Amino acid sequence: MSHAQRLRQRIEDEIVAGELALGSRLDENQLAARFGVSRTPIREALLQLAVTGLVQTKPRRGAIVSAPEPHLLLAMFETMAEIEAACGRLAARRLVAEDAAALRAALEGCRAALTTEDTEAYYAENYVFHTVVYRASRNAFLAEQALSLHRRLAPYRRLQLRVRQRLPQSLAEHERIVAAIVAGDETGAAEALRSHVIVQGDRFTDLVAGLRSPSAA
Amino acid sequence: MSHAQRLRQRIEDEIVAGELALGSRLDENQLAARFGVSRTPIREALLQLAVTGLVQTKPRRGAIVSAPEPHLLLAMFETMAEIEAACGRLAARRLVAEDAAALRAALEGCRAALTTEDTEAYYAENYVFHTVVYRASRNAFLAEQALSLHRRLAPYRRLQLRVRQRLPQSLAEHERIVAAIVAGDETGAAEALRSHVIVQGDRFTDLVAGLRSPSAA
DNA sequence: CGGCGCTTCGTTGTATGCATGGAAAACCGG
DNA sequence: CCGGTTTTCCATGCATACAACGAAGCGCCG
Repeated sequence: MSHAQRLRQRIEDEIVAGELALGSRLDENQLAARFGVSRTPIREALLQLAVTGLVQTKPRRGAIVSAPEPHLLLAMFETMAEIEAACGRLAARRLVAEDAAALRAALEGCRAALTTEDTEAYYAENYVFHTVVYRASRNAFLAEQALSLHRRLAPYRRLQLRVRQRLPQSLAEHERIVAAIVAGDETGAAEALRSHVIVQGDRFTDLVAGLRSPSAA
Repeated sequence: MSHAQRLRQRIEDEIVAGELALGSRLDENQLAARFGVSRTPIREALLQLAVTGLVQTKPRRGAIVSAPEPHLLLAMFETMAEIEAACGRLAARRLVAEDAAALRAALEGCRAALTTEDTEAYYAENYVFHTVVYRASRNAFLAEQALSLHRRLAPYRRLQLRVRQRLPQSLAEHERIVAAIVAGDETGAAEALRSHVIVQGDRFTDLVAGLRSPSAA
């Protein structure tokens, strides 16, 4: 793989993991020095990330880590809800034994993480669970879209999962989701996933409401 | 706007319009000569298009116009159906007078184009109609996603709309869609849009079935 | 003393040069 | 004559050089 591709993944990971703060500037020279390459692959990586929306570039004014306006964030969560609902509907229609087993395993993983009271662990298992749902849709393109958006929302979800008592509620919702998919209930699965994500979005709004507006606003 | 951004749009337009054949090679030097710039902005444009999926790049082997495998194309149409369904559902829930008027106007545009038997005109009006539905979702992010995917599928839809008797059927479906949205029938709107797009996908499969496999296959 | 324009500096955007890796053609052995 | 190997060539990927635009600091004028 080329340097540019590696850098793209690396920078994306740092943004998703929250190591690069939202709104912070991404100086080409600085990054080039840090990674020991010239500006060219850095530029290419940043341009690619700009297409995905993770970073924002203004002409002649460089790139920053995207910090979307709250109303756009809410729109993103709503879109995530609809996409996950679509995954759930298709999964319920097409479920094969292999995916059913994967779903149950992912659910067990979440349950285990919950009992240890380890938020980070639950966060990881939650990611796995949703990934399994995406794959169970048996639509590679849709799954890819879902995963991409999921990653893009990761920095915000991270904040949001810390809300008190959210974890047990999340697990209960996961259980309903799996039940509906396994039962072949398309509408039920879609609805369960939609509300699951929407709640996350709502919770998120609670959070931002208490924070000061991001730099741009 | 920078050269790279202009070129990105220009090349994207040519692909969407079908001027650049699917699977054809995009030589950096050639494009640079053609547009009178150096390779650098061409490279940046191609890299960005690669992220959107319109072109495909293999390391050290350059870029080609994407020619997805049939099964992936089907997945893309299915995803389009789900996204449009989501737009319809939200539009039905949130419809404001302004959007209702726009929907009716777009419907009339389609009807007018149909009576003239002008396929190209209907194609254009069809694009407008779907765009209006996206906007009526009142979710800027979802609308953006929908539009992006719509454009990406444009080369294939172009083939598919030529199928005999598809146009009157398409119009009838548009009418059902508008009726459901205006009536505030979320499920009905979603279902109408889903089947509308799925049919396009199915029709498309009929077409590819008769064609030889693309180069890669 | 404050506002406005100019200059300077720094950063981005583009061009060009060079190294690397793959593909095709030429060459050699069987 | 055919298959495998080698060699050569060329496009890509990265580095470096240059140009152009924006931002900030400074001085001048009102």
